[in-house]
Amino acid sequence: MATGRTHRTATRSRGIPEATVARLPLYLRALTALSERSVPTVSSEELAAAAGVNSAKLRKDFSYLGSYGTRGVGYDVEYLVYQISRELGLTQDWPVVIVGIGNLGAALANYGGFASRGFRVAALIDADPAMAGKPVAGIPVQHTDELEKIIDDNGVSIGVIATPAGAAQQVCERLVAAGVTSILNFAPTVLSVPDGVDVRKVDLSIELQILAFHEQRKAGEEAEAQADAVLAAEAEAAAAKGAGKGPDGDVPAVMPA
Amino acid sequence: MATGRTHRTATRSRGIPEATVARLPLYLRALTALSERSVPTVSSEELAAAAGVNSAKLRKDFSYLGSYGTRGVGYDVEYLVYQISRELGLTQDWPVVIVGIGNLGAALANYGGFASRGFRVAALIDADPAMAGKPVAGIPVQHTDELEKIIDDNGVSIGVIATPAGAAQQVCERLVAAGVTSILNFAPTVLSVPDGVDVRKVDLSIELQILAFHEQRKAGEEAEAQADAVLAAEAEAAAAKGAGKGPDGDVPAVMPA
DNA sequence: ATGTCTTTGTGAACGCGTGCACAAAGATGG
DNA sequence: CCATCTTTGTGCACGCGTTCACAAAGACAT
Repeated sequence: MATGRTHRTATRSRGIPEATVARLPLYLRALTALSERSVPTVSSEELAAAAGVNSAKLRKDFSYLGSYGTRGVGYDVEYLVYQISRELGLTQDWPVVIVGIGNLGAALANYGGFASRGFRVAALIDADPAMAGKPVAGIPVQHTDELEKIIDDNGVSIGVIATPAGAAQQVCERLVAAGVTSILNFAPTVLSVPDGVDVRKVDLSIELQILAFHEQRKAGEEAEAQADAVLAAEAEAAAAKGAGKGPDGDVPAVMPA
Repeated sequence: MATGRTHRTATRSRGIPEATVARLPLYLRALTALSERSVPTVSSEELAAAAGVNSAKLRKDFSYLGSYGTRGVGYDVEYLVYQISRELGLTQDWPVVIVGIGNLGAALANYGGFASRGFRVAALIDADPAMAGKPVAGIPVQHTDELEKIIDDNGVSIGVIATPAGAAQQVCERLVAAGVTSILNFAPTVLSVPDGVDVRKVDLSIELQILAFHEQRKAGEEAEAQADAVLAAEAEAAAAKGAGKGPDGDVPAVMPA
């Protein structure tokens, strides 16, 4: 990850741990919901439950931002919403471009969660000339040729890549060359970028594969825990059918030549 | 999740670290690409570069699976593809259902990365009666009423939730009650599930918010003083705007410099 | 004021993940 | 068969993140 190689890290004295930063949006979402219900204050215990984390972790996370709570009472919801928004940089407007307006790109363009959090879709870009001018989510798609001009004109520093894997690296390089320094990558490829550029990736199939691993493990444990003859038979049948795991190592399908 | 009892048997049979599991799909993708180029063997250094990780980390990851490499040579690509696929449970077929066929759900249904890795979209489910029967990605959408029957008939254990936030928890509960034990959640909500059910979440706006944080760090160094001045004014406005403050009343309007 | 009660903020211990560095293993060449 | 060279597999140390547990801080009642 690019963060690992950060030269002269923490340009700021107060370094907020990466894990904490990743949770701040979670807290913000829970707090926004409370704010809409006009809840004035919330305890770390309540907020932690709403955000799905441990309360001690939440308190420690907030401690990195400062002492914004009141002992014996909790946290002021409105105030905390503001503080976290400020810390995340959401009090300013972030123009973003989405490159690759396929199914996913269109879904992203229509996604309401962006606009509500200070992100503004400045442009949609696609390589297909047939797409040019066609409105998606009320925004006309522009051709890739315009990429550099769009970035420059709108002062875009955040780009979203939703192209096929084959085009991602090239698009990435053009974005970076044009001035983009943060990239959200949906293409199933490892992007290589120069220092100073942040990349976050979202790979849909990877998430499913991780789930499949745990699912397989659960099935195996279940059969193992209940030493039931029927379940054991099913497990063997499944193993034989799909080359699953046996009692020990399995027979390799292909051996080194 | 509120319960917090996530890990049942952290290291049971063969304790593969969670971090390693999360990287296996990455290796698999790189290996598949090599396989398609008919590359017979690959060194840890090369593969690590292709996967975007450290070579020592990769070797340690593989060591959890067993000793599949040959010293002085590297790893047999085909053999490793099979071993990782088996470990991830991708040698068997995983029927999945997608609930919520909006823009995102449709994009997921069309996503090619699923089918190519052993995942089969068994059904698309939506609450809108107008959607029923309409084909998306060649699969007719079915109404939510059929949810339990679909899960049962197809032996589905993995569900994808792409509904609006408000409907997610309810859908989740129905999925779990019907037998689903792994959920990939795209709705911006914290799902609470019973023990034994795995949930992975993908929140598009959270990723952007994390990028915005780093972007602000990068860009906000020289303009820091000016920004702070503006933000301080906004802080007062925000504090004054707070309506129902309750009995406690006073809220600190400015944070310590 | 004073005591009690609630909740924050944090010091400290612990566990996990990462990266270094190197010995062991095996291929390769003479 | 031996020497050399390449690359794996891993012991070890370190740093980050998580969790516990508790003292300090403040609200609230009397």
